[in-house]
Amino acid sequence: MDHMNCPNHLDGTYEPPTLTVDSVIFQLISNELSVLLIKRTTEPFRGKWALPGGYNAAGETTRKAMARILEAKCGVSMKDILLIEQLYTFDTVARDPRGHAVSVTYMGLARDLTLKTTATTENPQLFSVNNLPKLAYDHADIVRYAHQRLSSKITYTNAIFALLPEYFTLTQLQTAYEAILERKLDKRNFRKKFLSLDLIQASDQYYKDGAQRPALLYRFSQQKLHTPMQGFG
Amino acid sequence: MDHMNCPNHLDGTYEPPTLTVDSVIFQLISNELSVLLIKRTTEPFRGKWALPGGYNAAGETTRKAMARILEAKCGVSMKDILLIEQLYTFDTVARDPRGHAVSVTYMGLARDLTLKTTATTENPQLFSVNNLPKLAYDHADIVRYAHQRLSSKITYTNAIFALLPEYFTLTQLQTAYEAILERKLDKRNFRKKFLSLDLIQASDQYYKDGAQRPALLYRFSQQKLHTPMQGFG
DNA sequence: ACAAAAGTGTTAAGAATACACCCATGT
DNA sequence: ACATGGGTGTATTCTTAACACTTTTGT
Repeated sequence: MDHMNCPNHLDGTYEPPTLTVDSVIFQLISNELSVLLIKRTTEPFRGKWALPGGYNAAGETTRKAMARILEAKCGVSMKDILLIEQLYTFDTVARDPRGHAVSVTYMGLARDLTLKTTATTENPQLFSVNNLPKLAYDHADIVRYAHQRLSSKITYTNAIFALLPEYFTLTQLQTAYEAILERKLDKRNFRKKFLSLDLIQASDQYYKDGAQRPALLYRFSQQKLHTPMQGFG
Repeated sequence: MDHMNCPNHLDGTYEPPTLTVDSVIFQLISNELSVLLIKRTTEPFRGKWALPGGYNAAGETTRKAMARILEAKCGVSMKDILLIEQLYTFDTVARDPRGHAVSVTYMGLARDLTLKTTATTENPQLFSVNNLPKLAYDHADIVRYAHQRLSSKITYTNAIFALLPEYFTLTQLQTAYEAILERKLDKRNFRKKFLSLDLIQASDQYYKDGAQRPALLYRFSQQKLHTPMQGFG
């Protein structure tokens, strides 16, 4: 944080690396954890799928850059992203063939994105994490990292609220956990444990879906991040 | 990650913010968790204590910048920092009065630093986290964040090995946990639990210290990060 | 009547907690 | 002999894990 010891430019000029922001936006689609990707229309990696990302200029916070980029490239509004968390900053020199680009990455959780494809947007699309195309840059690493973070986050917080509709059944909740943790959970133990945490409350509404008993709908009492859990799974 | 949608400079020029690296280096000193600080000799915050930090130029990874800065400002070699972990990237526009500076922060754990004060170094000194001076910038926030991260890290990994001498007694180990977690632990339960984790092994050496029974010395079987724990405390 | 998902309790094993005395040494 | 920290075991509570049948609905 001092002008002395500037590494490369002893004449006093200082050239920072490019700063970029990349976002891993998750949403559940038919019981699969899915991630928002765009198809690149320019070099490098033209035609490859990539995380929505872009430059961060001086004077702009990384979160504001993220909002701007998601709006511009995917037509996604931050209002539809219910939980945002900074993940990690990737900084290897060779990750962008054009030159040193340091990327601050974020994870965002959404329940129902509406994607636009216009002149400025770049074919945004949601892919199941179990069926991703080859990704540009080191974005496959970033998605893996985000998935791990999400897995542990939902075991000690109520973060999953941001992926579920406001009203949901206990089976939906359990299925969401199973999709993210990638393993089956015991129905009775899951319900007993989750209800004991006092994070959700029953409504008086039922969800009807075909030839079966209707399911009671619940909702999270707090629509923001809480960490009152000891662990799940 | 694309030259389109560059936010501020529609003429095509792109000006990234300054990129800096700040390090929170922890060490235990007489049973207190301590952090490495330097006294600033230039504006802004001249005369204030601050985390060792500095510029990161294009072409240099943040870890290499960290190594360079610690060497230059504190005479600290990375070989003496046994565990390094990226913490968070602080990016608010106003955190540096000179202009927008985005700081990638790291936590480093050391067992026995030797600090040099020379022409280029800046009065490096270790302060107990419970007795910090007023810090420059948002560095007090960064230290708090690092302390929290360390607290949770030692509850599910063997990270504490990096703060202890190679051979240590169980009391030293427990005291280190207590210093970091800031609460007392039960001696018998602590020993039972920790020994059951198979992270440490007894040596055949004893530590003698005055008028009391000598204590058996242990060491960590692995001197690198492992995460086989369910939780501590 | 049947298919399909909702809903519900008990038992056993394991983990966490609370707690008090003897041991080895130096002075 | 005494002061100092080292070392040890058991009983209780809580948490986790395993496991199968009845209920409600639509066709």
